[in-house]
This record gives sequence, structure tokens and C-alpha cells, in this order.
Amino acid sequence: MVKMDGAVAPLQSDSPEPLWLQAAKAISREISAGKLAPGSRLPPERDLIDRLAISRVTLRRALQSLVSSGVLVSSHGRGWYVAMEAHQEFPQTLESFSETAARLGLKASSDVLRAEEASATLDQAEELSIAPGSKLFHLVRIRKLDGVPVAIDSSYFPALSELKLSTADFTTASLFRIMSDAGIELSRAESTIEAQGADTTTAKHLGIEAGMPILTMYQLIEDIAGRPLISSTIRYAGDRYRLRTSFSRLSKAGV
Amino acid sequence: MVKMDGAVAPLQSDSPEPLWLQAAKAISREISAGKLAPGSRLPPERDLIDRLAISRVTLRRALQSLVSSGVLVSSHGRGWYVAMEAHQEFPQTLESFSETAARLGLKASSDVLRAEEASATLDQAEELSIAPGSKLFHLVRIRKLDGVPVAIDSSYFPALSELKLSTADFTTASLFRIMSDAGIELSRAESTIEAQGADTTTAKHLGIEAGMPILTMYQLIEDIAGRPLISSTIRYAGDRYRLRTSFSRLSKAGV
DNA sequence: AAGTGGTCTAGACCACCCC
DNA sequence: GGGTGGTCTAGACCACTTA
Repeated sequence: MVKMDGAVAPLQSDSPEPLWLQAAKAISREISAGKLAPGSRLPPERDLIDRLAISRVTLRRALQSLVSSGVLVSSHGRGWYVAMEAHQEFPQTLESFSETAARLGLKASSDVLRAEEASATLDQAEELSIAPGSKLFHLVRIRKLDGVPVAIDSSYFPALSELKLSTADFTTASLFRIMSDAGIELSRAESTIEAQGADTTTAKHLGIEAGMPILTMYQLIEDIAGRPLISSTIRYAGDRYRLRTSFSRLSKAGV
Repeated sequence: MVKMDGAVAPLQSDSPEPLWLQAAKAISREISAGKLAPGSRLPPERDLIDRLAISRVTLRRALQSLVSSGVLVSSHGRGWYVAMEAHQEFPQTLESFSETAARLGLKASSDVLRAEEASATLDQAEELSIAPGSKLFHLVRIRKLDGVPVAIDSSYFPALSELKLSTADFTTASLFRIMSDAGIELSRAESTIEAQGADTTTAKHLGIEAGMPILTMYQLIEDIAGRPLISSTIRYAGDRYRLRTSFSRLSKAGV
């Protein structure tokens, strides 16, 4: 017995994608195309299910996913509205520099201060679980948003040949992308975050005064197997950057 | 016609809380109580719907909310499993003040600067999705480690009667614990983190100079249903505190 | 082949908003 | 009262896992 195959259904039931996802994308497309402006109301659910030829439960799943993406908001008794662009949902993971730039609609770029190989010190070797004296690649960049210096990113990692580091242009390239292209799957990072005063070198590079607040984030980034691969320290000018993240809390209710 | 009223149903259909939320809490409680260990399999969905006397759709909505909280994971064709400790602990769990104190072997305490009710402003009402003028409880504390002031925690939340706020001693009590005791399950928090210079008031309370680096963490803490419950801003003296977190860089990203 | 999660449907009733 | 979103149900079929 055929159940959901409705004659000239706009959505394909034999597609590999779930119907609710297709519906969500269809609605999202209409918004991106400008047919539905921010703040405007969507047709009632009971109209949409006819147009899309899906059930109300399925439609609501699609709408809910768009709420999670910050595209739509609902108002009980009034209707569904396209979200104002101001309020976007927080990212599920700590937002990277490039991702923040994309969200703000700004152009990310870098000045490369250092990009060269060096031998691992004892501390670095222990940190990355490699042999002392192994070849490390040091990368120090001033990171900019629309040309304004925002942070200094100082990282080092094993100088693996498959990374093709000699040909990489770090003024635009993403380290995560280079790793990914080399088949290295970065998975987790352990971080510490603190506020410090800017030292004179940092202050000069960022164009601020010494002693001004700096947000320092140290990260040890691991692959799927838990092997540490990158040690990264990023110093953000306090008045030019803000980290955003979401995290879950267990019912433990910490002390 | 009575539809969902099933004789001796474990869940109350006349409760103000949605059935799926009650179901999620019930399952969450079983896990917290140790009846379901990390890594163990839950009963099949078709068993659970009998025990809870709810429909499968409703049960699955509950299970899904527990996935978002990192409590459960599903495996197609195999079953539902309680998330492993590692997964529970790691996904974006920031270390709380009390947890840091415990790790360092220091004694956490608080000076209460403010603990009183007030009416919600328009901004606060919007932030917490409540009516303007609703009763809010304001709690401002100087948080100390071994008697040394480390941060100023300024929070507000609806002054619910079940919290028994008039009898709470906030010099030692934990807000999370009070919420938990009142049956409120805090689940997720969205936060922004930035470095700022200390204003004169903050500086005085922390015993530092104005302009010194301050780590400011703003959090909007939600319950398991995604309802915002607590707005919290914590200002840490930059040289006395360090946040630690670990996060994953998986890019699942539905839609 | 049996068991289990994943998706989908059609219909019902409730809560809220606005006229 | 009529329209709209919010919740819930009972049942069906599909996809994956395991034996």
C-alpha cells in the first residue's frame, strides 16, 4: 500500500534524504532567495503541509531544525517568523577564528611572522608525545578581520611530509584545512583560557598598549586516536574578540 | 473520548509539564541513581512506551532531548545506550568554580553582596523568556578560594517558590544544587567569554587595580527543555583564575 | 529472521493570540 | 470564535544489526 506518495509531491520520497530535511532545506532556500524576508510570517503549518505534501509532524520536525539553526522562530497562536539576522544560535563547538569571521560577514586574513622548521625541545616533545629533537613546524600569525589585527596565533606541530608545508600560503590557508587535506582527522582539543595583560611585543603587533587585557587561549589539539598533534596559543585583543561556546551540564550539579 | 489517560500511568497527563519532558527526566533520574550505568543498554523503545504509558513519538522526543544533553546515544538496529563517562565529561563541559577549587584542594566560599527579589526589566524578561515585571532573584557573590577573592558572580533567575530562597545560605550553598533539589534539571549553557579591564567597583571587590585584566564569562543556562533559567555573569581576576575546557570539532551539522 | 531504531502519516485535542 | 502553534496518539513501513 502506498502511503505518502502524493501525485505531484514537491518532495521526493525516494530520495536518500529524510523528508523533513528536504522540507527544511526547501524552506531555507526560500528564505535565502529573499522570498521570505527576515521578520515576515510563514504560511500556516496546515497550508505548508499541503504545498509540501508532507504530514504536520514531519513539517514541524523541519521547522524545529530551522529553529536550531537560528533561521526561524515560532510564536504560539500567531505563527512562524523568519528570524531577525541579529540573533543567531550559538555554535555547538568552540568557534574558530575563521568561523567567527564568516558569521560576522568579515574577511579573515593573516600576516605570517614565522613559518619554519625547528627541533623539538624537551617540553615540546613531552607535550606532543614525540621524541626530543624531532622536526617541528612553527607557525606564528597575526590574524586579522577586515585588515584589523585581532589576535596572534602561535602554533607548532610535527613537520609531517604529507602536509606539504613548503607550498602552503598561510596568509590565507587554514591549518585545519591543510591537516584535513592530508587525511588527518582532528577531533578534540583541551583548552585553558585566561585573561592577561599584553606584553610589549604582543601589544605592538596588535596595535594596542602594553598592559591592556588579552584573552589567551591555549589548546592542545588531538586526533581521533587521542594523539596530540598541535599545540596552539592564541592571544586575542580583549576589546576585539569574544569567544562563544555552548556546553552541556550533567545532572551532577557540581558541589 | 479519553485518549491518553492510561489507568495507573507512571506519568501525569494533567501536569503542567509536557509528557516528553517528564519522560526525559524520569530516564535521566534512573541514570543518575545508578540504575543505568554508563555504556549499558536501555530497554527497547517498545518496552519503554508501555512502562511509561506514552506513545513512541513522545518517547523518542524525550530520548532525543537526552541525546542533546549528552546523556544518551543511539545505535541504529542495536539500541539506546547511556553515554560513556568520557563522552559525558568531555563535550564542552567547562569547569565550574567549585570543581576547580576541589581540583586544587582549596576551599571555596562566598561573600554575598546581594540576595534579593526584584522585578524583571524588559531586557531581562526577553533574555529569560518570561513576562516583564515577573519576580527575579538577584544574587551577587564574591567568590573566594581559601579566603582570597577570585571572582564576582552576578546572576539572576525567576524567584520560584520551590527554590526556598529565603532560607538558603549563599555563603556556602551552590545555586546548581538548590536548583537540583527543587527538581530543576539544568542541562545546557550558552556562553560568551572575553577579556576586559576591571572597572573601579570590580577592582575594589577583588582587591586589584582598575584596568587590570578580567576574564568575563556570561552564561545563559537552560533546563533540559531548552528554557533559559539563569543569567549569569562571572568576572574573574585575570591573574587568579584560568578556565579549562575540552571540546570536540565534529562537524555533524544537520541542515 | 527477529529485534531494534529511524521516518512518516492522519487525526485529535489543547493553549494562545487576535478580532 | 476562528486561526495558529504545541502536544500527543496509534499504527505503518523502512534500514540496520545480530544471530
